Amino acid sequence: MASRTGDTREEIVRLGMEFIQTYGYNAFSYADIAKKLNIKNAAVHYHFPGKEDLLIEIVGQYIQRYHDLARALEAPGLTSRKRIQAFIDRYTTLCDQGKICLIGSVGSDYFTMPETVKKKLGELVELVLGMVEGVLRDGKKKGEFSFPETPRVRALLMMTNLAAGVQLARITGQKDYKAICNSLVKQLADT
Amino acid sequence: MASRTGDTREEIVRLGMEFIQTYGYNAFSYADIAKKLNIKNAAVHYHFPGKEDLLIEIVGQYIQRYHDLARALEAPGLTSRKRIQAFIDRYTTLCDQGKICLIGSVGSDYFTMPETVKKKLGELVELVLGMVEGVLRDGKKKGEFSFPETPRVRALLMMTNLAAGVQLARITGQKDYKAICNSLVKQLADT
DNA sequence: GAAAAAACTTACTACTTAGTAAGTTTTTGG
DNA sequence: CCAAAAACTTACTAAGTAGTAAGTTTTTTC
Repeated sequence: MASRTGDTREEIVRLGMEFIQTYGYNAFSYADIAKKLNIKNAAVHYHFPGKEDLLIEIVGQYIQRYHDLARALEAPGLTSRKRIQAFIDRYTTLCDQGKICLIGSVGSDYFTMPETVKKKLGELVELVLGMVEGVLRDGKKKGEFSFPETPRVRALLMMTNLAAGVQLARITGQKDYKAICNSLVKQLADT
Repeated sequence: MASRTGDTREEIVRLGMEFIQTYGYNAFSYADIAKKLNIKNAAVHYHFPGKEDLLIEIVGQYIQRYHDLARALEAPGLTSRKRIQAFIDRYTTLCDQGKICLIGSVGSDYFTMPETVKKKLGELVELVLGMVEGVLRDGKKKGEFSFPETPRVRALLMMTNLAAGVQLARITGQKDYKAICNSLVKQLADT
């Protein structure tokens, strides 16, 4: 009865991620997923016995996406500016969809998360921070960027600006988010 | 049977705020509050018929606290640096308690919130941003601060750094949060 | 095309959720 | 000290939650 195209399993993960980034982890149920996919509750449990299993898979796929992005950014011929813009664009896409960063979403419910998920979230954060840090360090070395902080701290600042920026955009609208993005780019400018 | 000291009503609000900032809005129940106060479920409903009513009161009191802070910062004899530090200190206190900013917490579950709460959240954000913006503008005028952005954008940047900073601290520890704080202060330095 | 494995549905459990109606205790004010 | 208002408790509902066991359909594989 479900959509014949593709994998039900993948659809569950896709929807789960969408729900987490839209409503939060503790605000969606297996029933919500089942309803949207026109399958029964138990079918979701067949693929992911517990909500914890689903969450682990979601975070895992999110990590995979960032690995892919990190890989893509290693391509030669890209300026550091374009590399950092690709990172910012990820958040802008989220913002346009009314979603928020997975890290920010799960960060709010962090203490309700199982230990296995907490560990994977640590992995995810280090991956993202490391990626941005690398781009910033490289850009600074090449004289494309100029900033007073260490690349690590600059990465922290950018990431927190973007993560909270998309959350804030829900409340105050996108104008403030855009202002943040513009400022972030300017701050890196080689003056 | 409940604590004889003070108001049950106030205790409910206090606990509700604590739960929201620790576990998230959709991760605590009236039963959790009742249990901690040694009262029955229905007693909580007596003071706040619905969860929405409680949430409105919580956000209202949070707004009041920021009004009080804004008032306190108007006292003469305070340097702009001390004023902005008082703002940062609020977040540091949260961070030390493992809590996160109410705005950040509710931002994750934003689309599950009733309209009345969304409106009050807009109020809260404008209040906080306006307060920080005022301090920054004043400090710049007096030559205490030096930054290239408008005070509004600088306020946005600081607030998002702090809000996401305390969330991140749950995952990566307080070291990164401290680095953010240090950097924020330095960025305002009159070089 | 039959056996076997995968992907489901049906039908259920045990628990938690917000919320309410009616009665009881406690506090307060005249 | 007594009436009335406030602050509860008891006992319940209706709906939603994650999760499971057993049976059915669909798909794959040989």
